[in-house]
Amino acid sequence: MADAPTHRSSPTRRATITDVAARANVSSATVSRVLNGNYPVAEPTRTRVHAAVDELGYVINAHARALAGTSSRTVGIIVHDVVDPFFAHIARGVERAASEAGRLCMVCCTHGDPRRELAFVDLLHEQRADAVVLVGGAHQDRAYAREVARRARSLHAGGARLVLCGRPSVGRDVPTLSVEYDNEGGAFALTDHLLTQGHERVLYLGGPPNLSTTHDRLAGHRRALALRGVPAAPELVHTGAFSPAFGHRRLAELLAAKLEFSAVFAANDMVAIGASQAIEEAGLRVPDDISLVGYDDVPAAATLRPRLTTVHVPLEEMGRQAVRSAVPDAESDAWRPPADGGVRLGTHIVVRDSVAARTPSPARTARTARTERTEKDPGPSCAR
Amino acid sequence: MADAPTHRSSPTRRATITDVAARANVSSATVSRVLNGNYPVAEPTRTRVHAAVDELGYVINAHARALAGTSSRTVGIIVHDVVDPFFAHIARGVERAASEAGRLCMVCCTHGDPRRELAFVDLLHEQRADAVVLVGGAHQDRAYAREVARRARSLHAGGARLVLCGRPSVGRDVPTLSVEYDNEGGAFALTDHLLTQGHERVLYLGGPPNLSTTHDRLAGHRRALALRGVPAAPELVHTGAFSPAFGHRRLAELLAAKLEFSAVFAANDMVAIGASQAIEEAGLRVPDDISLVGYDDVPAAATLRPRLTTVHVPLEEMGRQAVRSAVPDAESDAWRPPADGGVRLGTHIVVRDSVAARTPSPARTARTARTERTEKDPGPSCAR
DNA sequence: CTGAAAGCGCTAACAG
DNA sequence: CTGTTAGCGCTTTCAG
Repeated sequence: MADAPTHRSSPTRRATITDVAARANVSSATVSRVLNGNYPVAEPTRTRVHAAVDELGYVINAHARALAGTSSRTVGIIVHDVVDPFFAHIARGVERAASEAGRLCMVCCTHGDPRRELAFVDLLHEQRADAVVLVGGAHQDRAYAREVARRARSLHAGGARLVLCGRPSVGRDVPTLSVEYDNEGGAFALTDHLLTQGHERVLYLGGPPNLSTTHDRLAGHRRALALRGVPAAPELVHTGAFSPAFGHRRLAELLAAKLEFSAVFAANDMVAIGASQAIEEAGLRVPDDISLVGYDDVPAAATLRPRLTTVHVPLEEMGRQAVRSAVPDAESDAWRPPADGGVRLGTHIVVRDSVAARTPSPARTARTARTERTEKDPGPSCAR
Repeated sequence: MADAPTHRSSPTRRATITDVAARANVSSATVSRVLNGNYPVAEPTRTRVHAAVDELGYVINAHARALAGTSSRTVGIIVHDVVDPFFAHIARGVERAASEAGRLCMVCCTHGDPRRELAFVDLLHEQRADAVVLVGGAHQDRAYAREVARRARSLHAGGARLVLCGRPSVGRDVPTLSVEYDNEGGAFALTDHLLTQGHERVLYLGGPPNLSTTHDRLAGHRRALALRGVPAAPELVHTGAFSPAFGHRRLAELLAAKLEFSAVFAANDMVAIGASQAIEEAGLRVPDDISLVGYDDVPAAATLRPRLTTVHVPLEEMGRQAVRSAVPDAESDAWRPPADGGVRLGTHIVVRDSVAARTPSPARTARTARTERTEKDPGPSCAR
């Protein structure tokens, strides 16, 4: 397929700007100028320089360039896992906006370990990233928040920005930027939707305890319950990973244990996917036997059968905003960071087919009709 | 939420190694040595240096470090789209292996544009990435291949490596590394499976024309057909995007046009997802009315109902191998690149529930029974 | 074990 | 329009 890699180091020294200058009979400053195209250079000179560049196979050294002054032109993003659609969509937004701003995107995966997260912020700072975007719910812990705050100040002192994307601020006068969405409100709306359909025993499933996202969603859920006078039932709250595996395993256990509930509020769509499988395997049906809702509205939510009712979160847009609020645009030097450093994006509930009105006794009437159902999104609050 | 960003540049100059040296009453060389921990330094000295680092909030400059000699400790990865699971899983493998090798991962998205791809290889070269991994099928074009070859040589001359991941070599003596899997063979096996079940009119759906992946999968498909003496039917081949949207739209059109076929070979699982939706919307059922297969075996393939028969490709492992074959391990300096620069990983067909034996007349017998089917993976060649 | 000094390759004034 | 000249912040011989 290819050469056996015999040499590790290049046989012949890599060409530098000086070499190019010599070959083109100009100074290195001139070469720099034609390469950066930000300064007038005579056409013939320019041509000679380009020729020299090609002949020598010269490739500029971004490190030398960064060292000498101009920024590194990179942004960093720290996520739990690039495969998880929640993070993947945000990462896509970050990458695109970075690209549009003429920047490269460095991605780091923590697998949910707060220590790794902090280490990556440091690493990205060392790389002199113009902005580092911390994505997803935060580990809830004073000491940890203090560490994040310290790094935010350090980054800020160096002219870079720490952007909190989908997690709360770490303190009033900590110099961070933030892109948020409403976890509490979405969970409230979703729970209320369930209650409206007659579900009072709803199982809350998944979401790592001690994560801000879980905390907020659960808070919204509980507020809705309280508002309708439904008593809190601790046995109906089962936090855990944000994964299909957790949703599947735990729900299977609960079903086997005959826990009583008529609806499942999965902490996110991934958990809902696992839950739906457990329900199916138990010989039950969604939504006839059990209603199911998720959160995030990732594409898989619409692929699931029945299609999942969930809360739409503008993931990609969050990623975009994260970098746009932190770095100047490529062209227009006109750049307006949000006045207070914070952007808050809207969410809304998306009603699909996974929730049915609860009937006192488990009637199975709708079952045959469902096969022929229309594929249009029903209801007024629909999106997609 | 945060301070209004009043200053762009730091109020006070960022601390450098010299500042730390001064504060600790040592030379900058000593600071460098304790920071890198690769040289004996007296304990008291080391302590003083660390104290100075903390007091000054010193953060090492990775660019200066890279410039001064040691490698940049980064690898680059170029994909079409981070959200597409095919790429996301490979990216995860790359990120993990890079992390394990003590390197940062820079990701670039091309959206399938070969020009952007080449531009990103250059960009990553400028960043002095130790390795750049080009992921996914290649645009089939002589001139393009030449450009890739040129960059491979350039990278190699600088001591870096270009890794081709899931695409063919660009020439015999071009210094690339490669991680491949068998597109042709998988497609052959899958088509053969369909033929065995009695499907002779199979619709091949999706995959950008002019992409090596499409070319290879289609070749395998055709070889299987030919081997069984099934005549090629041009009207049954519909290439297009690797997306659910394409699968959905095109299949809906074909169904509406009454094109005749009993099975669909979707060029990848994403196309299969869209296809399955079109089939459902047409009031037909998989696999009773139409059998369906995909390719890649991304998690969504197992979530789809009925669960999708597909070809398993070791995506994450490919990403891992890509970087492992290109860069030395973090610890062990013992590093063995593949002798010939090439790694080839195995694939296998995963039989699930989306293919049924073709019966002369469209009998609907199995329909009611299917509701109660077991969830275990059937068949001997199953994985997962 | 520690210091001095010479760059790494580029950009950015400042002069011509 | 182009050349000269300093560094940018770090690593790394080479001497103590």
